Amino acid sequence: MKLGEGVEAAIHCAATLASVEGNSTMPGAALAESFGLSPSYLLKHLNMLTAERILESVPGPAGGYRLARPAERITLLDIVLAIEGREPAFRCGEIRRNGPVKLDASAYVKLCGINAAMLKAERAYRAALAETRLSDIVADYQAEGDPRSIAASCAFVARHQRPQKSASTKQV
Amino acid sequence: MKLGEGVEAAIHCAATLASVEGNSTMPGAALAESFGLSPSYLLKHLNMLTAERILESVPGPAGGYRLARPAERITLLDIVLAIEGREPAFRCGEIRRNGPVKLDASAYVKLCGINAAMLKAERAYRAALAETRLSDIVADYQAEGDPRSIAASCAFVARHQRPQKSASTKQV
DNA sequence: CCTATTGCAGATAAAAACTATCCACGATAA
DNA sequence: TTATCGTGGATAGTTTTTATCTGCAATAGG
Repeated sequence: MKLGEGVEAAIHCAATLASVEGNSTMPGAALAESFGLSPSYLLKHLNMLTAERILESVPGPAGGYRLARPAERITLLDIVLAIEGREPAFRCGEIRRNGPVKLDASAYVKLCGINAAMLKAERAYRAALAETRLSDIVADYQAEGDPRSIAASCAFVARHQRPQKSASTKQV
Repeated sequence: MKLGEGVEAAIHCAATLASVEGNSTMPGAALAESFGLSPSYLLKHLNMLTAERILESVPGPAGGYRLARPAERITLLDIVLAIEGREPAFRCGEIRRNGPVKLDASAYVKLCGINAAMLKAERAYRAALAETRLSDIVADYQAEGDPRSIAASCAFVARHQRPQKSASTKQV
């Protein structure tokens, strides 16, 4: 069981974007620089977040990314599912049917008990992720992070965020 | 986030071994046949279970595998950790330190909040897995499984299990 | 003692997933 | 018009997973 590195990048970027003011944006290149990540590859992950309506993107100069909704309404589960996909970690291959004794499909109408137990555990995992909002992450960092780190982050955001003309309201 | 197929195989095999009588064993080849799996590859997984003291192996003819302790004291977490390893799914790369602004290591003594939240979720996952014992899986199957399937399983176990001479008590 | 069966370790390799880079394209602010 | 930015596709290197095979050690039964 393993999560891709993109999850870490995506959460950090989303947390950074939570600090940009109003409807301002921040370029993907700045986010990559902020965490020492490969810009080309990070864009792929930011794209997934955009596709899942977690981020919004603005093209052109002065463009970039911003949160598609307030950080209070974005959970870690939203981000993890956007990056890793919605499939459960345990995918039952129904190997109970593959044995030498072939039974009718009607013998397997009930969900495999092993699958049920694994899915139950994953529901607990996702529930815990859904309990943590992006705003919690940011608030915790602002409250307990090292002052030097916070100052550096604020300076970085102030330097790279770009105000937008159009309204921040999103039409779908 | 993805679990290897070996987890499914390992749990099914462990559940099957829970049905062998006393200190009898069942060969790995029989277990592979029972679920239509590649024998060579399944042995790798059974070996991991043996290394983690979940199974015991007996060499020689009439040898094979058996549970190292009662099914009541084997949880799904034991098996998942044996196959997938003990590392958490989310591995913090500390990318917060990789930005253009280099700070002293003392600025990062506190655990990254994102890491903390992800680890908390994984604890919930593992707690749910630890709640399910192998005996629960077997009991549920015996109670609610299809009668034809249960009969086939029992016949298969009866055909392939092999009684042992030595005592089942294990000395470490 | 001999043989057949079984688990074990290592080498090997095919397949899939993950990570990473590059380029052509459309959008747009200045 | 130009420079900046996001988008999508193509490509490729690396790692992980899955799978197979071979030789070796252990041992039950004759």
